[in-house]
Amino acid sequence: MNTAANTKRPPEPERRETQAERFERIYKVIRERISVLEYGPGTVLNEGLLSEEFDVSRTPIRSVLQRLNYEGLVTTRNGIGTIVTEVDVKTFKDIYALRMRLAEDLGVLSPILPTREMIDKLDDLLARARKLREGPPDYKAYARLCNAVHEQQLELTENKILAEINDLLYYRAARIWLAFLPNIDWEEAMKILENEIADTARALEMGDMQGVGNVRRQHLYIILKTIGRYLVGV
Amino acid sequence: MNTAANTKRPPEPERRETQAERFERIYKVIRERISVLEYGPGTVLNEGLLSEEFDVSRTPIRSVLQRLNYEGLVTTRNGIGTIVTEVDVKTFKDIYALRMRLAEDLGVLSPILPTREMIDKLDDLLARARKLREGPPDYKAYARLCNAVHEQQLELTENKILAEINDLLYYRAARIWLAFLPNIDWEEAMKILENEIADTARALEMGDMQGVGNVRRQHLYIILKTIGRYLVGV
DNA sequence: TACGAGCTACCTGTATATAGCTAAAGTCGC
DNA sequence: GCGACTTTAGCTATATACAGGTAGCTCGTA
Repeated sequence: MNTAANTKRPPEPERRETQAERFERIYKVIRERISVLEYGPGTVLNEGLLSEEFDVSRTPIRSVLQRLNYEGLVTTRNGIGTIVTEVDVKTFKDIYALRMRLAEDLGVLSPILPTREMIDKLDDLLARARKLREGPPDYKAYARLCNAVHEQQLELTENKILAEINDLLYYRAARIWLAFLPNIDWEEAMKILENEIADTARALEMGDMQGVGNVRRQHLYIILKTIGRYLVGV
Repeated sequence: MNTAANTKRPPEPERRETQAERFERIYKVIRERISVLEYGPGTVLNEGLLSEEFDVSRTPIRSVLQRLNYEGLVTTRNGIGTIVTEVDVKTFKDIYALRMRLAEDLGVLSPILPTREMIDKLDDLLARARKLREGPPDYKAYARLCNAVHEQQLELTENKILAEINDLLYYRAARIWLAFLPNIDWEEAMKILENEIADTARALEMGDMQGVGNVRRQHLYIILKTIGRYLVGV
């Protein structure tokens, strides 16, 4: 496991970090590593090493790992360690089926009024995606881009509960798509992502929130079908 | 806070309870107390007292309370205690809006094949409801009946993720309906519940899973409207 | 009399030694 | 050589003393 120094305490802050802030910082770092497959399914995380890396005792690390456990990203085994979860085919399908339904809800439950700023952010993400396509496959950068698109999409509804559930399900299963990516053409993968970003931005420009939800749903459907065709073909 | 002796270690079991089983037992007890308003919104729970009640140290109690914290049922304040959450009107509305959507999904995403056993269970619940209506208002019994109906409804889908999310949202907000109940006629409250159980059983008998989902949705809509009319009328 | 500082009691957050669990390695008997 | 049993090393789960945070009370001062 990497022990990047940048995750240690930040330089002497003007105000000391609260417990809740520290928790959130560590939680976000570990969750991110899982989501970009830095900790792939089956990886064994170790409380002791993490406590050293983040310069805290085991106790707050345990709190973070417990939360990730409740969220289905890891499972903790006494005497063994904390293992990043695999996601079996049925669970993956269940999650994506529900995510497709929830994607539609984004355009229905308390949708926001689109702003220029939001559309600009999507344009930035699209430029990022195009630049990524020109280079060799970079799956980690792809994952980070997907995370950024996802975070942007959470802003699309004022129903905070809907956003929360979307977030939960995203981090539980999207990494499986990422692990699958090397099985398909890089250009194809990038096209799928670019289309989603571009179509979302276009729907936002038109103020068509239901269209936004439908774009998201279509994207998830494509992922499900792509993986499904591969599994059937094998 | 009650210190009912029946929550202490069960009589000498043939096999010692595992850590996971004990966690689940304590978690379920506390969540149940919150859901039937034994710990109403604003109640301050105390790690030390709970550890005495359940005959464990503070550590496993902390784990349970942390989970309830992540699930939105309590919020923990350093130096104060663990407070059972209020649910503000917007959040309640957001949750119920999403629950109504998810109720429809019950009839769409991997619905089960109805069994005689399941219908029998609903008939039992209906008989229980009718008996309850004949007596004086008993809000705790009502809550327990709602919990039982809810647990039964989780069995209606084979999409485990959908069930999980339904469960999460149920426990987060249904207690608010319970707290509201004294503001309406007991007969009316019981009628709403009885109608839901009876209509669900009827739809199951006809094998109409979409109908089941629609019953549930209608029930949630009635709750939302009843509370809304009361708030507007005040 | 009102306000601010300090103190007290009590709470949660943390560190850490110990208890309990697990898998792998080692040993012994057949 | 193989299987059963024991030991070892290393992991998480726990208990508990201490650290840190909070609210309420008391006292001194303006």
